[in-house]
This record gives sequence, C-alpha cells and structure tokens, in this order.
Amino acid sequence: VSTRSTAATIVDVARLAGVSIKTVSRVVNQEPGVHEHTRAQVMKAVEALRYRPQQSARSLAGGRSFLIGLLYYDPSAAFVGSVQQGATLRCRELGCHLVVESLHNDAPDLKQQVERMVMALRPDGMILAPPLCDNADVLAALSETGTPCVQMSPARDTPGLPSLRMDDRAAAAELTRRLIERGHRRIAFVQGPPEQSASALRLRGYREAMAGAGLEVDPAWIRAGDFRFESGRAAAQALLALEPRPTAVFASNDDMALGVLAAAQAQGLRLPQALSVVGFDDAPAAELVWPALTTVRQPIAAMARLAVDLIVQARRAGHGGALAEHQVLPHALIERNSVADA
Amino acid sequence: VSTRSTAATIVDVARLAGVSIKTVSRVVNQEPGVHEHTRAQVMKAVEALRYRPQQSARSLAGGRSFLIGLLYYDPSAAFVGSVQQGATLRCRELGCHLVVESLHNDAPDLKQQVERMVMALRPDGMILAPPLCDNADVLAALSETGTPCVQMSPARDTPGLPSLRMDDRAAAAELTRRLIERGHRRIAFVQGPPEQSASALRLRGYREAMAGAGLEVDPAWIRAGDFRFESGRAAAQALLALEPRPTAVFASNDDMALGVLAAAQAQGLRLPQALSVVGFDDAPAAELVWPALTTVRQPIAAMARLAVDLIVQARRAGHGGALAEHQVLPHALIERNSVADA
DNA sequence: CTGAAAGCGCTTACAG
DNA sequence: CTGAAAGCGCTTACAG
Repeated sequence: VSTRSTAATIVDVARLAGVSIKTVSRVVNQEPGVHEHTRAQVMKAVEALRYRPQQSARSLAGGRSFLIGLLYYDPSAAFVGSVQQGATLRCRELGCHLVVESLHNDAPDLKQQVERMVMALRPDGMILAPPLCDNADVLAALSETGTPCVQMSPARDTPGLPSLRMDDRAAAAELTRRLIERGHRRIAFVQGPPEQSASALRLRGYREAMAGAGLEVDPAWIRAGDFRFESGRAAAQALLALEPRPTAVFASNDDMALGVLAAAQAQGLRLPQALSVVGFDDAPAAELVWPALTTVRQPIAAMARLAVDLIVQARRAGHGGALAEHQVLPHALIERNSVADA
Repeated sequence: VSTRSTAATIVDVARLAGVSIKTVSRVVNQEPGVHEHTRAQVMKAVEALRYRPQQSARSLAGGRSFLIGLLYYDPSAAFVGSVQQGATLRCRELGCHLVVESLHNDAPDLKQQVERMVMALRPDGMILAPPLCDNADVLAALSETGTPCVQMSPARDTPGLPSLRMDDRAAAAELTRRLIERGHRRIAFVQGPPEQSASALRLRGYREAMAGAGLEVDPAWIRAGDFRFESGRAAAQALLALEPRPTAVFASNDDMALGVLAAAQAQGLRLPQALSVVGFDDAPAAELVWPALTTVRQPIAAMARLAVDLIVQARRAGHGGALAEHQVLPHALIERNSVADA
C-alpha cells in the first residue's frame, strides 16, 4: 500500500484549515499579507497533514521548477565534487534541488544535449563547471533557451554572463612568497596546460613574487606540465638534474605536485628537507601523501553557494532577471609538511 | 527576449501535424498502435518545432517524474563519484535525470529530509550509496512514501529491498593469491573499520587464500585500520618493525595502501622490491602515486547503470512494481607496479 | 488506429 | 486581508 496516492494536496489543507487554496498557497510560499491567525491555522493543517507542495505542479503553474542544473565534464575532478557539495547544501536551505549532468566537452551533439535537458526540466538556472563553462555550444544552448547561468572559474569573463572565481595570480604570488620567506631562492615552477587560463595566472603570480623579492628566475626552472601526475614527475626529473638544484618546486596543481614528490622519493631524496614542494587546489590526495602538501584551497564551497543564491535571486526577480556579474572570492593558504627551511 | 515563453507545446505539434494531442503523446512516448504514416507526420512536426515534452506536465499528469534521486553521505568518496557518473550516463540514455542530495548519516532530522525531498520531487526511484543505504531512517522514509529504491553495496541485504554489490571476499582472495603466486609467503593485512561490512569480507578472503595455499597467518600480521591514510601508515610502521618482516602488505583499501607506501618510503625502503603493497577500490589516487597501486576495481559503473535500469523498469511496471533482488556484479583486478616478486 | 474529455496540483491575474 | 476562476502542458481512462 503506497502512501503516494494518499498524500495530502493543497485542497486537503485548505479544507482542514477552513480557507481557500489560494491562502494556503500564500502561506506555503511565505507571501506577505496574510493575517497572523490565518497563517497559524494553515500551518497547523500543513503539519497535521504533512503537506509538501509538489514540484511538478508548482513548476507547471508557476514557471519556476525549483531545480538547478549542474553541468560538468570530468566527474573525478575535485573541483566538481566540491562545487556539487556546496550547491546541494545551499539548495536544501533554499528548498530547491540539484540535477547533475555529465557532458563531454567535445561531444558533437553537445548543444542538443543541453537544449534537451533545459527544455525538459526548465531548471531555474544552471551552474557551469570548467571547462564546460567556456564551451560555446553550451553557452549558446543556454542563451537561446533563456536559461540563467553562472560560470565557475571560466577562462575569461563574458559581459552579461555572471561568473565566480578566485584570484589565481594573487594566491600563486602568496605561496611563492611563503617559500621565499623560508629561505628558498632557487624555486622551480611546473606549469599547467596552456589552454587553461589558470595556468598563465599562476605562473604570473610566481614571477611577480620572485621579481618582488629581487630573485632572478632561471628559464630552466620553468617546466611545462598538463595538470596530471605524470607531467609533474617528468618535470621533476628534469629539475632534479639541474646544477645547482632548485631547493623548492611550485607545481601548478596538486596532482603534479604529487608527481614531483614521487620523482624525488624515487631518487631517494629525503623530503621535505632535500626538496620543498607546494601544490595548488587542496585536492583530497594532498593530505593523503607524505609529506602532506602545502597548497592553496580554492573557495569552491562559497562559490557554489553563491551560484545557487544568484540563480534563486534571479528567478525571484522574474525570467531573465539579470544576475550580478564577475565576483572574486577569497582563497586560503593551507600549510602542511611539504615545505622545509632552505 | 526569452525563447521560453514561445517553446512549442504538444498542442502546437498536434496542430502542425493535423492530429490530436493524444496521438502526439503516443508517438512521443513510443506507444504502439500508431499508423506508420501518422507517426512520421508527427515526428516531422516535432522536429520542425523542436518540441520536447515538459517534465513537470508529464509528471503531474502521469505520475512519473523522470527523476531519479541519488542519496549519499561522503561526496569525496570515490565510490559515490563513480556511482553518480554511471547513473547520469544511463539516465541520459533513458530520458531521465539525476537529482543528487548529500545527507549526514547521523542528522537528527534525516528522515524528514528524505521525506521532504521525496514528497516534493516524487522521484521514480532512489539510489542509495553506502553508508546511507543501511540507515534505518532513510529506509523508513522511503518505504513509507512508497518510493522504489536500490541499495548500493549495503552492509546486509534486506528481503524485498533490491541491492547491488560485488564479491568482496572473492576479490580479496584473488588478490592474495596473486601475491602468493609472486612468491610471497609473509603477507600482512591491514583491516578496515569493523562497522563496515566489507572489512570482514576482505579479511575473510585473505585468510581463505592463505589457508588455501597452506600458509599460516601470524596474528602479528593482522593490523587494525579505519580505511584512512593515517591508519595505513601506522599499521605499516608496526609491520615493518616485525622480525622477520612481511614481504607484502594487503591494505583493505587504497587510502590505507597509500599510507603503507608512505611509511615504507619514509624508512628508505626501495619499492616495490623491498615491499609489495596492494590496495582495494582503485581510487583515483591509486595511479597517481609511485609505485602505482595494484588493486581491485569495483564494478561501480555497471552497478549504477543497473540501478537506474531497475528503477525505470519498476516504474514502467507501475507503482510499487517489485524490483529484482540482490545482484552480485563481477569485479576486476588492476595490476600496476606495486607488486614485485618475493 | 485515433480522439474528446477530464483532471493531475498548483500559481497567476484578477476581484472584492 | 481573502477567494473564485482559469490555466499551465501533459496523461489517463474511455469511446469509437
């Protein structure tokens, strides 16, 4: 015997409270202009019947679905996991729900896939994780269907398209300065892939800090990488062969930093004394290795919450309500055990 | 100018195709009993108008929401990520969508939270990741609301509650046998936490394989752990102090195996020659370390797809349609570089 | 093989 | 401050 068929509707509540369904609707949606006594009466009926408004009916009648979409490409990326976590929590607080969709960034029918989802679900808004947030097809589908969306850490800002990010350049500079404070002078740098905007920004921050401390950067210290473990390992092998050897390595992300750690340990170096290593992202693995990685924590949870807030606000303001633009959120330096004095 | 307000409805399609909306509905839902010519006509109109049926209207009228819920606790768990990935992909193929919800396993109002979600969304079914799949409040809320659900790797099976899992015991035995084949005799084992059912099963598999090869298990080789990195490291420190030293360590999961690796390397051991290590789970980090971990890959993607299939089938069979019960899916041994000949 | 009618459970726009 | 009416876009159950 399913309780489903017997679940209370707005009519049941109205009857029990002795009011019209319109009044119940007002109370449930916290609209103003209801007598306090009436409101209490209705709430009592709501509790007694355990009434919960049904999303599909509200959506059909009201044009708001209480659904927020999260579009992402790489599900294993720590970034995406944190975005999702932050977004679901905020959604619960605001009474909406998160629908997730994993899409290939280079799928030929990507635009159609997005269109299909949007037309079926009519989400109140979409959160776009990188790199999908920079995908022209995705943005076109969303724009054509009039779906509000928020870009998370996009490669570049688009006028009229709200985006949330941290300051990669500033964080990289800070991290580099921390290394310098610990006495390091020969600090190597492993870059991220050129197609990701964060790569250049982090490198710029590093250079800025080095220059600010009056330190020359030997071009041999700068190695290419692709944000993956292997590239970090390869870069470290080259760096460790240098004479004199760098005393510290700044890897543009944690996965590569793990590669640097592995390469150094394979050569029998005692860490962190023989080589200091820092990463970026505060990936889950960052504290699962030895030495635990000093790194930068992105304000992803805060960004995700804000994204949900922006969408809900825009919805309240009516369709096409303009979202606030381009915000930069504060990051945090996480100091662990991978840095020693030079 | 939002395209939303002008999106085609079933009425538009019916008019263009010169049929009733009921016929359009039949074609769109692939119901039998429509003349081939009529079907083609309707499809043409659907394409021309780019018509997509709206979830909320279908849900309200038909009692199927095309929404599937995924309930999980720890978002950073690799298991959950894989489940989600497999589920979203299958959902897309079947025309439904995945709504995710992160819940604290010990939240006081857990039951209400689940109830609230279910009453609002009326999902066609729920996928329950561990440890939530064993939570009495969650199961009660789902059962009371008549929501079909599938347990992923539950601690124990419940009659009438469908579950999907792998054979932990068999996999652990296989992995142990592989170690034995490589010449290892003194194989240590790091346990998982006692409250997780997989812990006991993996230990049993290990013991079984050892006994099968006629090898005695020294009680000192069995160390307690809690599935976390640190516990693996601590266990390894104790094991490496043994005389004679074990030549291989079977850690009950990858995170602990990483800890074993770290402890061994901290003592200057050359891996994998001086110590073979195997894990369990094939976590993302398993191939990000050196030596890359030999481990067991759970059939999570297959489990997730199956879970979606079961829910969709049950829905087609009508409310409360019974789901198939208790299936065990095949796993895979992933051999990398962390095992050397003894 | 096809369609006219009723209704799912809400919100909107309008009155009073 | 409150309510009666209409309608959102579909599917169900029933005819023919």
